[in-house]
Amino acid sequence: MTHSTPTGIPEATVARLPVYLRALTTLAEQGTETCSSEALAAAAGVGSAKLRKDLSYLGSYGTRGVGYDVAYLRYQIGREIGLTQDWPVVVVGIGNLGQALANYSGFRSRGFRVVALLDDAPELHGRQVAGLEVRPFRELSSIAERVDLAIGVIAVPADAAQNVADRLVAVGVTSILNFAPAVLAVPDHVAVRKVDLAIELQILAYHQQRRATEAEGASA
Amino acid sequence: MTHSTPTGIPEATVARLPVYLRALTTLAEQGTETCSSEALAAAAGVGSAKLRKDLSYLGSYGTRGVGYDVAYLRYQIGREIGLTQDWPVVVVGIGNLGQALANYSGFRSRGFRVVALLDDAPELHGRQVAGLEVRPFRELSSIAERVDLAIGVIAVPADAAQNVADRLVAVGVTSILNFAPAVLAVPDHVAVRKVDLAIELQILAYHQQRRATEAEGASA
DNA sequence: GCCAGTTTGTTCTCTCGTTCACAAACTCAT
DNA sequence: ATGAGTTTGTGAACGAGAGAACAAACTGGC
Ligand SMILES: NC(=O)c1ccc[n+]([C@@H]2O[C@H](COP(=O)([O-])OP(=O)(O)OC[C@H]3O[C@@H](n4cnc5c(N)ncnc54)[C@H](O)[C@@H]3O)[C@@H](O)[C@H]2O)c1
Ligand SMILES: NC(=O)c1ccc[n+]([C@@H]2O[C@H](COP(=O)([O-])OP(=O)(O)OC[C@H]3O[C@@H](n4cnc5c(N)ncnc54)[C@H](O)[C@@H]3O)[C@@H](O)[C@H]2O)c1
Repeated sequence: MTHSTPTGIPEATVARLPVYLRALTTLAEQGTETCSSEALAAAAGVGSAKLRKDLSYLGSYGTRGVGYDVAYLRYQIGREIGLTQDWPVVVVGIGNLGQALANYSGFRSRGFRVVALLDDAPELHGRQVAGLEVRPFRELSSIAERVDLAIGVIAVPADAAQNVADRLVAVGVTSILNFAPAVLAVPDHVAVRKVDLAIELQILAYHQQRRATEAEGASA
Repeated sequence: MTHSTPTGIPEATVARLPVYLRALTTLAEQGTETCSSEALAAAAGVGSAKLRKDLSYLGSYGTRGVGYDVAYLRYQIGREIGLTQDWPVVVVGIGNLGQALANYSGFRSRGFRVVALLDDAPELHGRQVAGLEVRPFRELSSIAERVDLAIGVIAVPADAAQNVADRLVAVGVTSILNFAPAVLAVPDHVAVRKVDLAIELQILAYHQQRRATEAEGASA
């Protein structure tokens, strides 16, 4: 110990690293070999000062007077996030959303491998979705014995979400991505992130309304 | 002026109001008429102090020694967010994700009305999805003349996203929800929120990896 | 080798958000 | 009515994140 903290990247920075990664990939595809913090920041939609500070948490991977080597920086960020290994993902709830997710090509291209599609409804069992067979939810535990499930994606109705989460936690899943509009209670060692369409829309509606009443007040 | 700022709710608070709203709805469905900040905070998954401070930006809608009237508070938050009116929504890109979104019941139940489904692909035109006919993207402007489009949802591939955004802005849309993994450039008066599955997964992967290396370091 | 120009990494300051703690305000029993 | 018990609303301390600014470090020309 008493060594510089090897871990300890601020949460806000962690949330931006994937954005930088994507910007770097785009630049690499365009044949760019080197880029300045200014250029990368523009591609990622952030300020250059913020970008440099974010990258400084990972180490000193740039060269003063030159900029960053695109391929090298991309590798370093990928390594920090954990994209050198691939993460087995299980999707629970193969309805409208679950099927769209299963068909999403962005999973595999970014180091995530969908290993199982689970659902309660018997009429879905055995059906092929995106090259995988939909299996009964109760097979979760036997699947968990064979593969070391890293991430569980919940795409079931809100009232079933907590139950599914409990079962995922019980078989050792420690990262959950929840699409159901429900607050999940999980043990401390389990990470949950939620994607909530309704919330995003309501935030937009708030600003929309605020702009409207503001304009009205200005004209009145 | 020199009156208490009528607008000016912190962004972080705005993002939580929909969560409180949903918790209140759940409580109301269970027949609860009144609740304390402690109880509501638990249902919303936040601390009670944070909840009270958030609500204090809206006004004093609680009663000391008693708590909050569920129906009344729900109305007040809904009014603040703008749920008393309904917002016309257009979805662009009716592929895997777009179809799932079109079928999402949470839209209408929360004051959002999908008025048009647009796509470029001729083979989709005229097809019925969730009771609406898919129309060519070029009809956007004529639709915008008939209805006052409030929110545009982008569910097209990443390389088409900026173009779609530009067209939406051109017809007067000032709120955009973007599902494509791309950074959108829009004028200042346009609000953009993004939902990015890949980013969420990568954030989870980071924490997963950190836990793994941490445990390894502890045992070594 | 040295100087001008460029770009990073970091420090400092400021703003925003969270948490604590408590007085003010209410209810209810006596 | 009064006092004991609750619960809200908010001021103040605290922490995290954003942005400006600059010294250190590199490149390339001469
Ligand atoms: N459709 C969307 O665009 C969208 C958008 C945002 C959020 N959501 C949310 O995502 C969730 C799923 O939405 P959807 O439109 O796909 O709904 P859906 O009804 O089409 O699909 C839900 C699926 O979950 C399965 N299921 C139900 N209970 C289960 C259980 N206990 N175990 C395993 N499987 C179970 C059902 O059989 C069904 O196939 C909902 O919570 C919804 O609110 C959907
Ligand atoms: N499928 C998912 O679960 C998922 C999850 C997260 C993000 N996304 C993102 O959402 C977007 C859509 O994903 P998808 O799986 O539905 O893809 P998809 O290919 O199934 O659908 C895209 C649709 O957009 C239409 N389109 C293309 N260019 C257009 C244009 N210029 N104007 C109008 N329509 C156009 C296509 O005709 C197609 O129907 C992608 O950017 C994807 O990365 C998808």
